[in-house]
Amino acid sequence: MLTFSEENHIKSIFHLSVISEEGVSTNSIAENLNTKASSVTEMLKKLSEKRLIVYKKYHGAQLTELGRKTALNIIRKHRLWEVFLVEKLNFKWDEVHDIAEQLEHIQSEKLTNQLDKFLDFPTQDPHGDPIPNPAGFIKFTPKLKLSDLNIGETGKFIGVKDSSSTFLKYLDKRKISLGCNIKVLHQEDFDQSLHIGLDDTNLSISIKSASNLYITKI
Amino acid sequence: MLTFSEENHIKSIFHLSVISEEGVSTNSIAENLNTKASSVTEMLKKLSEKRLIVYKKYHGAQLTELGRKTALNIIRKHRLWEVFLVEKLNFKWDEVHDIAEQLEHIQSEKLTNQLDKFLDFPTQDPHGDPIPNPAGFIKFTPKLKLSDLNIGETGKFIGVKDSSSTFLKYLDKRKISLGCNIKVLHQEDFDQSLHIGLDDTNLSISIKSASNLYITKI
DNA sequence: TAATATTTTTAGGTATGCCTAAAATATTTT
DNA sequence: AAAATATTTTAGGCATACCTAAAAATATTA
Repeated sequence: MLTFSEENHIKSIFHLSVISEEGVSTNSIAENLNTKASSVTEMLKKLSEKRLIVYKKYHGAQLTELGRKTALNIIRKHRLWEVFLVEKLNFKWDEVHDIAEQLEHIQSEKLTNQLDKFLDFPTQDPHGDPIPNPAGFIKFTPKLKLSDLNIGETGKFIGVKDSSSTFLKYLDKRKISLGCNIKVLHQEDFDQSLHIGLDDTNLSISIKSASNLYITKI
Repeated sequence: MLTFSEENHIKSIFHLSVISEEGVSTNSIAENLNTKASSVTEMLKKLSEKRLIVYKKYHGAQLTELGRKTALNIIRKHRLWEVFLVEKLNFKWDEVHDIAEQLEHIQSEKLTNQLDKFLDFPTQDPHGDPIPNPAGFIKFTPKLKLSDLNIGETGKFIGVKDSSSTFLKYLDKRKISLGCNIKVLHQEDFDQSLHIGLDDTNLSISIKSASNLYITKI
């Protein structure tokens, strides 16, 4: 049985591991969890004793197989609850994160599996991230960008890569809002810009913008 | 924002208040929460400072109006989650308590209210206990016990007094399930045990069990 | 009511999980 | 490679929430 804090550290190490295969640095975990490096050091020692990570002083942490399974179980719960909140309780996809952060710590294997069944075994959460199976297997599907779609295909806008305020304002002005469906109508030859269909309007966006929009195929 | 421990103490005081109108004793809270009297004393001081209870040294605790509202909100969440677990996730009514104990601490008013709506505004949990409304109003219907019935009378089984898993399993085995009708056929003189009619079967239960079953007269 | 028993509080200790500041180690720059 | 910089760990503190044991207050009973 792990504490909330232990679970959060494991989850953080997992997410930070995806980027670099090297040991995850103390500072990066601290920043990720809004805590201090010294607190993280203490925790790394404890997690190491519990065989959840391999930790060498001054050289960061790496999950063991047990740690990885633990992380994936927490992530599985987090994402299943997000699906529940959006699909059953009518939450918007941008409202669910904080609640799922709480729900992911509920301990009951049966609950998780019954929830999975109730939701009809979803494979993705509302942000397009894959949901691990009960055994801790996860299918990493590289996130699709709008620019990856073929002409005629439709995607649901689930996130942005670069979230600079300039870009978000650009989206706002064009009424491209999270969750909306975007159909790729045509691509200009000379600059690769895309003509897209959005609800009842059509508009044109640059290839640069299109590769900044994460989508799931519909 | 209260800690889990603070919430558990408030809830405990609420439940113990139903029995006696007097201040709830330190020892009874300790016993109820499986902790020690000295720990409870500390907590009572803190809850008193937070204006959730009125506490006089050596004379127990009483909830303030704020404390009562707080308790009822926790109980509302607990009971709504129990309904969810039984009705949507196919849990048995004797399996839900421990999970609901965890879920009752999740903080999100919107979540609670959306869950309420999703469940179609249930008025009772799977044990027959009333579910408080969002404003903290609860409809206490005085609970008759099966042992209160006279010979020949029939009652509808609406809940249990002692909801230990042992007792709930006992009921399950005897096919005594929530909502069923029970007729009191005869009472033995030597041990007060009751012969009861249940659907198409007859069986005998001890007076102790009978006074553990809440019913409404039919 | 005085003696006894019970309950409650206080005093002092432990583990967790956070913090700041200083020391130790690693990395980068010159 | 030595100096400067950045990162990480250690040392020592603080709050929460638990504990045991002793002291204080209340309740019971002879």
